[in-house]
Amino acid sequence: MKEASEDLETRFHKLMEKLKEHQFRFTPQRIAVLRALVFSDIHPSVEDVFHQVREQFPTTSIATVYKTVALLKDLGEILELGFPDMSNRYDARKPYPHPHVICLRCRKIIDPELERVPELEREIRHKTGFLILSHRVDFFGICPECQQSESL
Amino acid sequence: MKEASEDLETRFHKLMEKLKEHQFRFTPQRIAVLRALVFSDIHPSVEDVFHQVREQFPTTSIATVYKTVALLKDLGEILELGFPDMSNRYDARKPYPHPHVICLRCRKIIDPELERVPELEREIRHKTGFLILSHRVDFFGICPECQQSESL
DNA sequence: TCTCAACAGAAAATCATTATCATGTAGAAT
DNA sequence: ATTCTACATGATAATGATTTTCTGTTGAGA
Ligand SMILES: [Mn+2]
Ligand SMILES: [Mn+2]
Ligand SMILES: [Zn+2]
Ligand SMILES: [Zn+2]
Repeated sequence: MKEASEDLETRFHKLMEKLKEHQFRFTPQRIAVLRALVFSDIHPSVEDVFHQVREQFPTTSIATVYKTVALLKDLGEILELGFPDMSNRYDARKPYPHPHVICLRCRKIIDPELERVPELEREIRHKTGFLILSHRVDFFGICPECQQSESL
Repeated sequence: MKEASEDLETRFHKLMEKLKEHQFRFTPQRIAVLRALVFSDIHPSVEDVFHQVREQFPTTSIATVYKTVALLKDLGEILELGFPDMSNRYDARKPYPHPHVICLRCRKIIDPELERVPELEREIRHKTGFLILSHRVDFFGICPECQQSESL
């Protein structure tokens, strides 16, 4: 896992490139939002990013964070995970659909390695005739850490 | 598929039973909401149910529909499908987690027959150590009907 | 340095959902 | 059938995450 943080730098620069391509400006706040999004490993909420950015730029408005996230959504460079009972969470590292595992206790969200989703998609296509464009595969439960602390 | 509508009657009466067990009252509005929920085949929104119920009881408030849906949620007799960009949809026929296929054009939601989800869950358990309690498996795309009308 | 469209920040608007509360009524007791 | 009352309805207000609006500011090209 030595290369993980290098990958994050790469990803960050990919996003900067994308902004340049589309002639969006590089403001300090925008760059800080990108950094916070890419370098967070918790699938952060807008609020999470907001707090992170505020440490460096205390006058930042939460609207600015929302706007940058919307921008990335338009560019297809961020995956939005909406929930009925909590605020949206974001994955700017992997903007394409992929499965998630969510701890109901500590709200941690992780990316599991799963090979079976494409098969599932093929099965759906075959059985329903739908043209499938994206998906959302989430499992909810209790993470190993929370299972420990629960059994006290 | 002859028995499908009979199953719906059965399901409806199951819900009525459940209300009786828990000593909730049988009001005309509440019964109409149950009917609308069970007999709709589109995974209706609260608004959908509201309009349906209004045809029979024009003074019904949308708050009443929300409250009955909340009641069924508490009883574990309805499945809530939340979306970030549209209002919640409900399945009162199958209150347990199951996969869905959603048309992005006409917003139709169907229940596909899939066998692979339990395997997926086992894979998750094994790879992450999570205790899995529920899931959400949605595929988004274009239904066969909308594919037809799109290619004009 | 100058210019100006794009941006940041503050505040208001939106919208689905939930909460509040006065009035009405289901259903049990009389 | 009548009465009683706890629960339900319906109208309205509150909520909270997100979006929009507006005004002053600024990134970046000329
Ligand atoms: Mn992810
Ligand atoms: Mn369903
Ligand atoms: Zn946990
Ligand atoms: Zn369709």
